[in-house]
Amino acid sequence: MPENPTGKEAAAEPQKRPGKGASPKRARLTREIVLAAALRLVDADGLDALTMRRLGQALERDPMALYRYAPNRGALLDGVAEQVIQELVIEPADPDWQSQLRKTAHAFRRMALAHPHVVPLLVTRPLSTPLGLRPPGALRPLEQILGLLTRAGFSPENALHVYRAYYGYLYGHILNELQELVVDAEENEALLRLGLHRLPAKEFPNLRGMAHLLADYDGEDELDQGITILLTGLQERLHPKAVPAH
Amino acid sequence: MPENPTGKEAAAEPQKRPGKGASPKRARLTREIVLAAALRLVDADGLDALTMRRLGQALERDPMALYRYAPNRGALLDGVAEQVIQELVIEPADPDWQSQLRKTAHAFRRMALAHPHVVPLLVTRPLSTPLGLRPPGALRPLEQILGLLTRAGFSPENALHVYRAYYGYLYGHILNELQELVVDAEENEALLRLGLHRLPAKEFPNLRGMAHLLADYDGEDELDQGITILLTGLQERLHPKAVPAH
DNA sequence: AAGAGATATCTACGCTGTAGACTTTACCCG
DNA sequence: CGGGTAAAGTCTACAGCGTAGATATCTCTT
Repeated sequence: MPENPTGKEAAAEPQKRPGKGASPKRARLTREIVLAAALRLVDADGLDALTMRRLGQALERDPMALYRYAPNRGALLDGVAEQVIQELVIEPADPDWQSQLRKTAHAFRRMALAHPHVVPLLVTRPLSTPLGLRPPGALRPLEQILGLLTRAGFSPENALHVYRAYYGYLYGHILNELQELVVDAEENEALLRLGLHRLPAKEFPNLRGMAHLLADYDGEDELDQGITILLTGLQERLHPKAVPAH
Repeated sequence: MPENPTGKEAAAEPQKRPGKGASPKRARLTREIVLAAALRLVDADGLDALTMRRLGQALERDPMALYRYAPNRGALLDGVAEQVIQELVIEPADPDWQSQLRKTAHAFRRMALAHPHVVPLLVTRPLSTPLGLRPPGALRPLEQILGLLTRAGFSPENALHVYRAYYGYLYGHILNELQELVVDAEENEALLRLGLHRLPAKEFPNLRGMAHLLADYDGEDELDQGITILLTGLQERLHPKAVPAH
């Protein structure tokens, strides 16, 4: 029988014994340490790489140890998402709300590009948690944008509408950009040409000719212009300029 | 799974003509049949319910039989997404592009609400497939909107920009709406009140008072107003009215 | 030093996707 | 009709997953 119930021989490694805090290796786990390792795993190898066993391995702990810091894998995913959201800094006291929204949009974009594998989590996980039950970290951006807008003179109700239109576009843009994101621009254009050429000409007259346009996508510029469009529309809506009816 | 050790009774049909579909019980599978069953499964019980074994069971087939119709589970998910996308009908010949975009937005929303569990797929799966390699069904909306816009006088380049802003907002809105979607409005408000009250007052002065505003969310109206904002911005951008400020 | 409570581990179960070998079915052609 | 063949469907098996429950071990307080 290969089993060795009481055996210490499995611990024949040099020093498995965490002696009195003298061991730098096996510091006590904390939720922060666990989440940080989880994020590292996701950033490196994608969402599917975040398994209890792999995370345990990364932390040199039994997988079951993780359940002290999160009730289940889903909660771990939520924790990762929350952690990334908290990277986003908003200045709710900025008197120029339009410029602050623009800055925040770019900050959001940078954050998303820094953690592309987390974005699906950001847009997907909250679906299973009612807004009222989300952790403070996940609600802070909402709060701060509401603060920014009400401080700028919006009624709470309108602030909410603006927030929704704004965040809606932001989410959508970043999803779009990630879909077009590609490592090698040149290879991408070749791929696009080939791929689009395969489409039936009758049914896809427009797309087929646009490989070069699709290939050079500038996410930052696209976002900035989108925000401009949105802000223009908002401005017009909230302080309507008399426009000659047609 | 019904045990049928000796039974040939499943094949006791008098005749099985695959060409006519005369056999109701064990007609030949097709990719369409498989995908339809997969969609049914997802709609009923969510994405995680779509496993090879369960789908096999729903079709009264060995799970491995499915691999004749999709190379792996991921492809099955893509197929489900594509199938839902194809429900969306766009009229690229509509001369009034703004109204057509508005109609399409609402059609998109209805489609998403009809298959809420598929939405995460819609926004997430394409991330792993370069645009050039996507199946025609997934590219058709892009093509048709480009057609609509160029027919309306936009340059291909601008059409692409408009498409991106439009679809970006559309995706974002629907994600937002699904996050606020809830079965029981009254219970939701109670939950919101309780949930928001738990937040520290110093840090969340705005959110805490907005339970009632958050509770009555009208997705259709919100979308319509968002589209209006967007169209206003687009109009202004593309045919700038000389607006003498001051 | 001893007890207590937090922390980590071990074992096991039912589920998953899917590779590879196999059997059954449907259809074509002489 | 008979036989051959390719497609369709099945069977078995494996490695990996999340996690329940019992157990062991560490750490701190008294």
